[in-house]
Amino acid sequence: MHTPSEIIYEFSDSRSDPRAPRSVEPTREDLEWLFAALFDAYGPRHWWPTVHGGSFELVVGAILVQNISWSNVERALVNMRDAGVWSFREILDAPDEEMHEIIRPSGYYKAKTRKLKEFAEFILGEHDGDLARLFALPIGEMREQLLSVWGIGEETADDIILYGAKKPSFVIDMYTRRLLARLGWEIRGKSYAAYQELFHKLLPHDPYLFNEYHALIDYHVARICRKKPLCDQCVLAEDCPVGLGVTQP
DNA sequence: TACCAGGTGACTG
DNA sequence: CAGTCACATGGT
Repeated sequence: MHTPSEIIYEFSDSRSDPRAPRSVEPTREDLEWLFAALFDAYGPRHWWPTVHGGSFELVVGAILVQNISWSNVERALVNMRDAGVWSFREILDAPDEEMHEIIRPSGYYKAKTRKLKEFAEFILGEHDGDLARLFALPIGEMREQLLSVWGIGEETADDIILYGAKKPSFVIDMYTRRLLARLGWEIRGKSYAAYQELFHKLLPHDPYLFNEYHALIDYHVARICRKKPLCDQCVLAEDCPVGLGVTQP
């Protein structure tokens, strides 16, 4: 499943000059260089993280992790399993007050209770409660259906498509945006679609590549390219304008 | 202590 | 389209 980049992809090791004027859109070589550098440094990430495993947990976890740390989500997932709420039918049947207590550690527990129930209604009503039926749809149709569910935005939809259905829809999050900005790469437009189109335009649509690429970005940014970046520990520092002191974080 | 964390929807200019 | 705010817990 996870193979070193140099075996599957003949990625370039050249890229635009990190000292060049800013506001430069990344090239194919830039994106290939970034992936190779992160993969060589960290190796495969084996995402998505799981507590018990399975597609049900993947979807629930993707919703619960919205703007919260995964460690908080783990508690909520354990609570759900312990409480015997471990299917979309059981989510729908559980009283709101009970769901609130069960998922409280994941934060925003009232909003997320509604989100879980909205998704449960969707999958039970439209796909007979079977995630495999949703995952069998073409990417465009699957994404459209997911986005129609209240509480499922673009990142959560792509998490489900990429890590659940294992189809190539590149995941963009705040970490992706921060890293690209720090590297001095400017994207036309600030929308999610603008960022995603960049990766889709320049990289092969391989679910394993997209899986590892996003996972590597998040691993690296969470640990090194934080709000206060740890450039002295960063494997990209010599090729990054922030690491070189050319620009401010 | 105050800030931060793998977003989304509602609302505004 | 782009900016702002509410939503809420647990770790550092």
